[in-house]
Amino acid sequence: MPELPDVEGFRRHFNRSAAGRRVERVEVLDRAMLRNSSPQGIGRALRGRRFEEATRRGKWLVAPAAGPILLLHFGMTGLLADLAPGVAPHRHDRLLLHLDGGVVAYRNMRRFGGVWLARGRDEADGVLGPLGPDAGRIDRDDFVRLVEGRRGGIKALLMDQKAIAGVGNLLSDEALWRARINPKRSTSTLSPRAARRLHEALRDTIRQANRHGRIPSTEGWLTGVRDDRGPCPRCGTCVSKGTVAGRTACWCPRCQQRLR
DNA sequence: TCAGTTGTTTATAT
DNA sequence: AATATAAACAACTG
Repeated sequence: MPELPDVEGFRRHFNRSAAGRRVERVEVLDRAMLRNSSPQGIGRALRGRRFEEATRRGKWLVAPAAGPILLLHFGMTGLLADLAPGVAPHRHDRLLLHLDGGVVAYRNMRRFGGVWLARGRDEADGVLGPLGPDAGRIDRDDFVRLVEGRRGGIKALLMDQKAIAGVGNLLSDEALWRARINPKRSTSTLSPRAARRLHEALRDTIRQANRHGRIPSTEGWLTGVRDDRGPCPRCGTCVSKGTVAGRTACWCPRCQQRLR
């Protein structure tokens, strides 16, 4: 599930449930999800601290706690959930943040992603690595320059976190569909005009998806038809599927012809 | 039983 | 150096 809009939803969730709250206890239910700390270490670092507003960088949730910074990556199946008082943790809850006002669970069925702890800003940047500019905020000219400076496939570029942070399989398909660009197209065949169109499509897609806190599968979105190869919401042609950049891509064979 | 899955890293090849 | 591909990670679904 988690691409940029999903993590944006988690950020809002975190800020509603955890920002401004004091950490009473950190309960580690699956220590394998702790990527650079121990249950004792993370407890010592966070206990007694108050979470500030969390931010998002690409698909990462960055939650500072007046010193240490909690970094969450959700892999393919992660999410945040509130745990009502007295309710047993979900089977896939990996970490519980007991706060003065509730319990927030980091839930992750498939156990990709994980939980990192940074002692400060520099260490956090080290964990996040060389992420590109956030896909929701990248400037149009920067985007066009990025496309021009590459030789590979456009879908691969969109999903390259070092180039642009936050775009995954679904979001890249959605933006390419809106811009009427075939996912197999090479960046070298895209005109600056096409690159600008793609930038606009990406921004609009992200903006709308962010409002839902996820990529919606409602009317007018590819997500609603991709699983069963349904009709293109624009022209009614059955959408195609195939492997592009190592992922199962979905596109409309009529709206997104190879050469345009 | 087997293929497939919203993400990332690593190894290997081009 | 970039880029491409496949596999691995893990757990579940159809």
